[in-house]
Amino acid sequence: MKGPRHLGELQLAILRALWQQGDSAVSDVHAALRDRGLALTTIATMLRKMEEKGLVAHRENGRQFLYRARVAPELVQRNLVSELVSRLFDGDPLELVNHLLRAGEIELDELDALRRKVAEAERNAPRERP
Amino acid sequence: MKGPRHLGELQLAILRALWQQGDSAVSDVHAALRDRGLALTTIATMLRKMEEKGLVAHRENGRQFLYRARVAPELVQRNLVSELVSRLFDGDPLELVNHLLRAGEIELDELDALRRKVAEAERNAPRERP
DNA sequence: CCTCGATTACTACCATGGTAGTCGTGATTC
DNA sequence: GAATCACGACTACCATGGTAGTAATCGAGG
Repeated sequence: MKGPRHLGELQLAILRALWQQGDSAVSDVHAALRDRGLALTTIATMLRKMEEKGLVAHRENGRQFLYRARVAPELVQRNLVSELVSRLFDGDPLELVNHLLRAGEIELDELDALRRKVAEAERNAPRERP
Repeated sequence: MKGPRHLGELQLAILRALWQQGDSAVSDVHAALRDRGLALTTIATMLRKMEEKGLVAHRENGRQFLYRARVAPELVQRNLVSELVSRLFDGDPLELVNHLLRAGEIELDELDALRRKVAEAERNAPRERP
């Protein structure tokens, strides 16, 4: 289960569309990204390239190709975040949270609420330890 | 005060070296990144390109060029993190923290300790409001 | 049948980050 | 003062992400 290391901007946007919408025709993805004003063929090409890399897969439905993501959002998030953390915060994830606080992106009470929520969830479904 | 949007991998590493070491000759930066096995000229070229973009500046010291970063680490962090958050977590920074917890990158008690520490610091030096 | 419209495949192209080779210049040393 | 060395500048080059034009295919409607 290797992680995709160098996702481009557009590729990530396409993955997000697929995650959100499930199986999608090229035109569906194109519609989801219409704010970018890209040609339909651009999306099609990108999907084909991404299939070569194993990021997506397709099945045929009549004339259409229905694409789906082959990588889980959690996996992509894990890779991208940990890459950012190592590049920017010396590999210390806590420093990232610290940054968010100091930059005013999150507030103490929000953090507190989240902390409580997660603690609650953990109590109900305890993590298995490897 | 614009933020550099698309920092490459090497450029960020160079910036980190400059932040850490202060004014540095090309050879200093090269030494700091020796694990990558790059040529000295690669570093020199990169620094020149980065100077064109306003990321670094240099002054002459005898024969040497001493480079320094012209962008603050906080600014770069803010841009890169907020870009990641918008790309990956729908612009919600709290979702990022949530991810860190679920992925086991940080632990609840670490978060708690940090929360306390920041609250303490805030008490001593309250935030100015814009 | 034959044409039209929708759809994807193929392919050429561009911009950019990154890499390194070669050159000029000035200092050092004998 | 000539040979050598250290250093950065300049430049050519490559790989890759992204962009879009053109061609091929196939169903539908007459």
